[in-house]
Amino acid sequence: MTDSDTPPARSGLDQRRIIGAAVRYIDENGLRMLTMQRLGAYLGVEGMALYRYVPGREALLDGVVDAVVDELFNDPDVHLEAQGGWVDYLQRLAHGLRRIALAHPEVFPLVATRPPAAPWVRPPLRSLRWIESMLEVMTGAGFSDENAAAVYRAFSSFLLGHLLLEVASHGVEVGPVEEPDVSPIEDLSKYPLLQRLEPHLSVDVAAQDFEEALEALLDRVALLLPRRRRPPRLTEEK
Amino acid sequence: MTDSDTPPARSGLDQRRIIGAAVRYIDENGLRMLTMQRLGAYLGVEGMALYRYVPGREALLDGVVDAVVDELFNDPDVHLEAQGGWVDYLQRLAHGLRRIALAHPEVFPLVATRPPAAPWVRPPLRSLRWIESMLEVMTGAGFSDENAAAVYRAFSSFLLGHLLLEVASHGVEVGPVEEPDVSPIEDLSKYPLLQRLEPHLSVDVAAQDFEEALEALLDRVALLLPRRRRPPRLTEEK
DNA sequence: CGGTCGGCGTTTAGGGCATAAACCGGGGCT
DNA sequence: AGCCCCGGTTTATGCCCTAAACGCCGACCG
Repeated sequence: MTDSDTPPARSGLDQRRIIGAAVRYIDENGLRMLTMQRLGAYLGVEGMALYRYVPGREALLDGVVDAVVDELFNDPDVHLEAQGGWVDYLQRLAHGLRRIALAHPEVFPLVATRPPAAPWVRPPLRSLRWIESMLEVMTGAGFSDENAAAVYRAFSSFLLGHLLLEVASHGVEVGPVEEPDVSPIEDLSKYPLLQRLEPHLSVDVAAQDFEEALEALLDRVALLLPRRRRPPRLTEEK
Repeated sequence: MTDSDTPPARSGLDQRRIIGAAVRYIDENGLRMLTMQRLGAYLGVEGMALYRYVPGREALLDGVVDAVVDELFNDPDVHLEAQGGWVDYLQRLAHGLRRIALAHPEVFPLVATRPPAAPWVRPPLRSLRWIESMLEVMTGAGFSDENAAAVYRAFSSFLLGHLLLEVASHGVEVGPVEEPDVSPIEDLSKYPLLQRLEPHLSVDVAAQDFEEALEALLDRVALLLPRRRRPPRLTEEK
């Protein structure tokens, strides 16, 4: 009676909980600090315990990537239904993914480097659910199969490039727990232009750049659509 | 007299040789197989010997990235002088980098994930020589400092995204020595569009896609130039 | 010409990591 | 009550990075 229905379990371990903890741990301590034993300790458990729920470290990382990537599907701002048309859809998708990338800067590089789920898809991004959803909207909007695929390629490479670089810049300095690490700063005297343009280069205009490039890409995509019912103008002619 | 002036030393080890061997080793066996001892053996030496020339594994990887990236400067097709104008320059740069990425698919992801040399440059790419050279050409061509920096950002994120994905697709299958590895292929029945568009998605049109996106980017860049002396038309109006 | 010395690769050693395999305590089912 | 299996722990193996001590050999000095 002291504990009536306590589901008890020794520690309530669970694949979901493990992967969630891994994401949190990476966010807090960086990818390089994630180790099976440390993650175990983080969960109040003995490291080897994780192997009962996860086939191994690689699989764990795959799980982490999928988990982060799937946050999009639970994002209230991003309903993957194409209610507002494909332009709106792609914008929500892009912004949602950017939000995720910035929320998990340490995790995001994993998305880019992990071998893909379906290798035959080029470019091979993770999360087939995304791809499927996007293809659905695009073909539904009147794009030919071929063009839908082209849009997928352009869109994913655009997102990957932008977000990877944006995350890389942020990750280096906003790290909450940072080691003295490497790079004692190279001698810049040999690079006069780098010095002169330093103010322009170090300004954080990532957000604007992202918007502009996104608009340009969407304009370009719009040209693929059969002439009828092409959305009016994406970029304001200000 | 048998060997007159051969100074050879024990094994002629050397930082340059080591890094070169590391690049070759990664190209042949994949990044995950590179280990200090194995690289040592590859050089006919005992692994620990490398530490006399390289501060450690991390530094070695940095060296690898720099070495690969610097190949561009020795590429006869890519003279980083702006003889043909900035458009030609950027095209040569892009194609040169693409050639390198495809030549070292296993190395290239390192470029994207390694902490940058000058963290304050956003986005922080490696190889300050590149950045300097590019800024020189762009400002020399009449771009304002601000726009030159913007071009650098757009260009590097474009290249990173495209090449990373292109390399990822190739890397998975052209591996000369491939392990059975992971991904027993997920169940695709839940993704009908993925199945239907499979032929379009798996066609390797990376080269065309790259050219088209590059042209579009260059067109966009051209708009940043002050009105006078804007290059005629980049995309043929076929 | 012999001795010493310093550069270069090797051995030894230790700490961390992933992971297989054996282990074991206790709650639930029979 | 007894068994068993669930879930976490211990133990063990092998690889990896790296610090530190070691030893060989040619060069240079007296």
